[in-house]
Parts: sequence; structure tokens; C-alpha cells
Amino acid sequence: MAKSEKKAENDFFTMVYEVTKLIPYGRITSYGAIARYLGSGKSARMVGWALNVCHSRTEFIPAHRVVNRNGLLTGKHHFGNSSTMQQLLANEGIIVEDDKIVNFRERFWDPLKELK
DNA sequence: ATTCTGACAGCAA
DNA sequence: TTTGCTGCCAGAA
Repeated sequence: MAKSEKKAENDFFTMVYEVTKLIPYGRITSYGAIARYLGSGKSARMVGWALNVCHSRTEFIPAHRVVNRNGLLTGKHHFGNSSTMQQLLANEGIIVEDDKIVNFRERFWDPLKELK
């Protein structure tokens, strides 16, 4: 209908949520990987922005499974408590040390490669 | 309308 | 190797 309708499901933000929710248990991915999967490529910042507003979604978004390409928990501060993100990852068997994911490369889940 | 910021990533020095 | 700047897109002031 008119613009009163909310944005289409194809909205960039929604796409990010969909991919994020597709991340398997005990796995993680990076912002750039998701951005690239969506075709934005260099717009990795938008992925972070989308997750930033993920709190607006009633659905639970496993944003703790999304980290930067260094495997660093850059967004841990956005989970309310700085230790929440690490705690969630640890709960899934992901070991985080010094705000960095251990065996990041092994735990890395690339949507381009997995969902291709 | 203009400017700045932001959960990143890539490249240059 | 680390540090800093730039590019990217969208939203808030």
C-alpha cells in the first residue's frame, strides 16, 4: 500500500538479521562477510548499524555471533554489560580471551561459502 | 540541506 | 608490526 507500510522484507537491515539468525550454534562470522554476502561488500558498517538497532526487533538476534574480522568483540559494550557478549559466546562453547575469539578461523562461518 | 557519528574493512606510511 | 586515514551507507542533530 502506501508508505504507511513498513519497509519490505528485503530491507538491508532485515537481511542482516536473517543471515545472523542463520549462524549455526557455536559458530561466528564477521560484519564484512555478511555485508559481502548481501552484496554491499564495503558497507560492513551498515551491518554493525543494523545490529545496533536489532534491539528494536522483538526477535532475538544472536548478534554475539557477529564480530569484526579480527575476531574481536567490538560490540560487546552494546549488550548492556561488557561481559554479556563474552558470556553468551562461552555458553556456546566459544572461548573468548582478551575480548578476542580463540580459534577464530576455525569457528568462522562464512555465509558466502555456506549459504552459497 | 549540511555535518557528524557509527557493533567495519582495506590500504598506506 | 602498529597506527592512522579513507571509503562505505544510513540515521540523528
